Amino acid sequence: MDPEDYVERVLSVVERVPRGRVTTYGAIAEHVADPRRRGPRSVGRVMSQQGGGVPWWRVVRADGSLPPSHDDEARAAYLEEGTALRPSGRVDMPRAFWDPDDGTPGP
DNA sequence: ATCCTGACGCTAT
DNA sequence: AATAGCGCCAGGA
Repeated sequence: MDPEDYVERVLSVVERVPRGRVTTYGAIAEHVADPRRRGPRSVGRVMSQQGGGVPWWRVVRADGSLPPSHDDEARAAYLEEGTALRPSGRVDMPRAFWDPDDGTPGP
């Protein structure tokens, strides 16, 4: 599989995340399930370098922590689209988490 | 090949 | 809640 395809798959998953919901690096990694590039860190790298064209704020860490280096913009986006937040400022994962596999049923 | 780095994840303090 | 340690994998020097 070409590296380019991997990037496109990751980005396409992010684009499917519904408004007001979020998913995680780990969930994307599992959904893509590339035999060569495994792990959430690879997804994180893709987002850092080419996540500018997709709703990157809908991708958070597993515990609901906001995406680093852009947490202010992310928070503004959450308020704007009504994403469930906790008093702590993190995303309310039980309510806002969106699993890529639930939204994209396979063959 | 080796070393360092990092938009991760999990467990233990 | 915040920090630290370890495992993990890919990239760049």
